[in-house]
Amino acid sequence: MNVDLQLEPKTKRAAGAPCCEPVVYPDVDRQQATRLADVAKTLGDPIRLQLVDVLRKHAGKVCVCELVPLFDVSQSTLSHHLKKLRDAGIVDSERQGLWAYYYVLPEALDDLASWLG
Amino acid sequence: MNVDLQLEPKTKRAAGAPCCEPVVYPDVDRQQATRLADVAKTLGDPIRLQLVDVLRKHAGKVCVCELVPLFDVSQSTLSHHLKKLRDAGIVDSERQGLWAYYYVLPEALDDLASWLG
DNA sequence: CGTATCTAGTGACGAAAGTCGATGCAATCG
DNA sequence: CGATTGCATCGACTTTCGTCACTAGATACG
Repeated sequence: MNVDLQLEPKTKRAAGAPCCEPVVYPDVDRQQATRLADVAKTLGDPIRLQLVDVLRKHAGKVCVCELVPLFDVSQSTLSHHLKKLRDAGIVDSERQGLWAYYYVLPEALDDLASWLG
Repeated sequence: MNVDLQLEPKTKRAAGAPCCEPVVYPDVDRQQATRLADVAKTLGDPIRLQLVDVLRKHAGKVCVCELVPLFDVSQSTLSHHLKKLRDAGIVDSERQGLWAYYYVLPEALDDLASWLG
């Protein structure tokens, strides 16, 4: 985790006092920040967060038809949320006949978790 | 962290096979999920995530005038992001004369971090 | 084969978010 | 006092998001 953003030495006006004493810099670069923010953003919806919670706590793979009645949204909306989680690499799915089973990808949240400390 | 969502025993149609064997339930209730999702959502923007990163790694309080040149957005946009972080309870600010100093609230991210495990 | 079931995708729509320029407001300096 | 500086807020705009009803595909059943 190292720096990317530039740190322009500030042009302090002659008139006033110096603006700030310490010089600061970010510790994650833009790419990392974008990746972490992407995961965070995907978790930034209560339904999706609860979906991940359910899937994580339940060790195995869970059928969509089990998930739908847990939330007060339509089936298509839930499918949409599951797709977002898939696109973010947080969960994956598997079809078995007529049903689809979802599960959390093991290390998907590790980076964000370790950044949060 | 305990349950809130109801778990309707599914009405399995007589014709097909039983949909899913295990019965699942969420482990965080809606309120908690909403709170956690709110923090996650606020971190779900690369600029805000980097802002928090800067403020966390820098132990003390950082002046806005130090933060602005680190990002490729206007001052008003950055101020907007800082307000979002304030509203989410992640950072707070302090005015000293003409300048504003921002800092991360110590335990703001703890809940999300521990949920992420 | 026809029908029923489960899930994903589409299109539409209102709500919210991110961005900027302009403006307002305090505090500071001359 | 008047001018300047640092930051917040406002208004407008575009893009993204969450939601639903509807439809399409695939699979299973009879």
